[in-house]
Amino acid sequence: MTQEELFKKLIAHSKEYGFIFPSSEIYDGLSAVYDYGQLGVELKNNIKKYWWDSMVKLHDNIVGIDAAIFMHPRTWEASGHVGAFNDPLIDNRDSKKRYRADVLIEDWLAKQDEKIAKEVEKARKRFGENFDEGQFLSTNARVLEVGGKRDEMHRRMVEALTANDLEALRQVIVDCEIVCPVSGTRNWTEVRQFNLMFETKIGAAADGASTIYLRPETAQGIFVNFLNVQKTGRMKIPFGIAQIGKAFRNEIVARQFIFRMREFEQMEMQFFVRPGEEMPWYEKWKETRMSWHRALGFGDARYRFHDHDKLAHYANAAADVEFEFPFGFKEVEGIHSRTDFDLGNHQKFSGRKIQYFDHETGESYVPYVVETSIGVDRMVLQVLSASYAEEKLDNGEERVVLRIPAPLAPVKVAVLPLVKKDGLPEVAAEIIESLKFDHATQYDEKDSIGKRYRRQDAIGTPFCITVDHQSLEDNTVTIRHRDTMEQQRVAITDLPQIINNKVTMRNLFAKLK
RNA sequence: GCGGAAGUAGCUCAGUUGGUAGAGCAUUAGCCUUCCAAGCUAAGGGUCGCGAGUUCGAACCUCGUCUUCCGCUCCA
Repeated sequence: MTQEELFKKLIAHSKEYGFIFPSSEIYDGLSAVYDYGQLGVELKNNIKKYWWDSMVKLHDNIVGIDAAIFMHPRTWEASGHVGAFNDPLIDNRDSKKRYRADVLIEDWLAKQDEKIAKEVEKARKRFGENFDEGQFLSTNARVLEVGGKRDEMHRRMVEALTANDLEALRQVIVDCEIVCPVSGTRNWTEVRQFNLMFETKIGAAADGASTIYLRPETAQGIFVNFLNVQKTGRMKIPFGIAQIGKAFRNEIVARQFIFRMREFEQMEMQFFVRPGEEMPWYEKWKETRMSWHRALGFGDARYRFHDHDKLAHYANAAADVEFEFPFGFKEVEGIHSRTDFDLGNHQKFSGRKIQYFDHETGESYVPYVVETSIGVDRMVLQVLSASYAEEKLDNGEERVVLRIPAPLAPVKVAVLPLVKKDGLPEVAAEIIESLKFDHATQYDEKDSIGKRYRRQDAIGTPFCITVDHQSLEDNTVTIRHRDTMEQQRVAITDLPQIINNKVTMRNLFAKLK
């Protein structure tokens, strides 16, 4: 089976068993929006709990908040999203290809640099050891011409981008005589802005309603509450603020199932440190976060770091944790050293002093921030794609099994009477009663026992408890393990403890570094 | 947004030259009572993605539209 086939099966399986549905399906769906079903929501909640507890419960210097999705519009000016989240796009009419205008120009600039470098190389060969590069660059006519134009175009591009002047930006493309790499023509459309932030209105239109945005990231809710939390929580640097919440991005193309959605959920922790101490913390959090992923037991080889060369406007270091999905290694989490960019800008834009007085050093400063930001939906997809397996059994039959780590499984225990008579269902019902306040349970008496095991395998239930005739005599039942399909006989009274030991989150926390 | 492919029951799919829609699995009820699914009986479930058009008649032909997948493009 190819990875592509596997991915398709996973999508079908997710729908068939109630994990993930296309949104508004009865109206033909809504592009790149999905709903979580009865099992999907359990899985997702368990993932969130694993993250939340590993951050907030296990660290006495990390606390959580839940900020609103709506934020003051100025927030997004301070964060840089109003400027940087707008991509200027241009289409070539012949090839029908779309490009980012500034990227086209950047490419052209790079080509000019290459030209100059080639001239230098040629001259070096000609003059040999006597070659003076500095003099050559400042006197050679060809180099001066190319370089001069390059610098002028670069200046105009920066000007146009800063002023948000789309027409000027297009003129730069025209003047550079940039051709489409595909069609080779210069038949360009206008430059258009594509805003990745969703807009809506607050207040009645008649009263001068103002435009507000659905947050494109949850981080800003933490930054604007920095002082509130630090002061009311008596937090001392270094400390962190964690948050789980929805964010929204109007992506040009959003695809690959729930990997890239327009509405998605983030789990973010912003860790505030002394200026200058951010790099050790950045390294520490990279390690901590990687161990969190690897504790799930999907195999260390399926994870890797991708260190960013090109940094976002706020960062001085950034890395992704990538997981090997059926469609390749892709980002599931980002660890960014955000410097004092965010707090500093909020200080500037709000006019409020956002600083921390450090009693140890006696200094007041804007803290630096190390961010860990993980996509909940990508985690769901990671768990599903790593867990899905089709196995050939000894008897020649096949089974589909989701090997979801027990603490994350949507259903922990299924209780099954071997037959639905002779008082076995009644015993099963009692067992459910003893477990259901602590664990997600299911009861099933329909069809043969083997079939019921398969159904539980398909949704990833780690344990099946089977009540048989012996149970009536000695108050024991069998526990059947999903992964090995082996069974063991235990006393009914021991069940709560046995199950609890097997499904507790502690089993994951124990593997964390 | 472009190009290609696709959309028929919960799932996987069939459906002939245009003649009022089928299978397997799944579901529900009953029978059977059996520790690794697919025994027996019965039932429910589809305005064939949506909307127009052509036609006496459209799942099938034409146009539009929506959605999904693949490739490009894009991606804090």
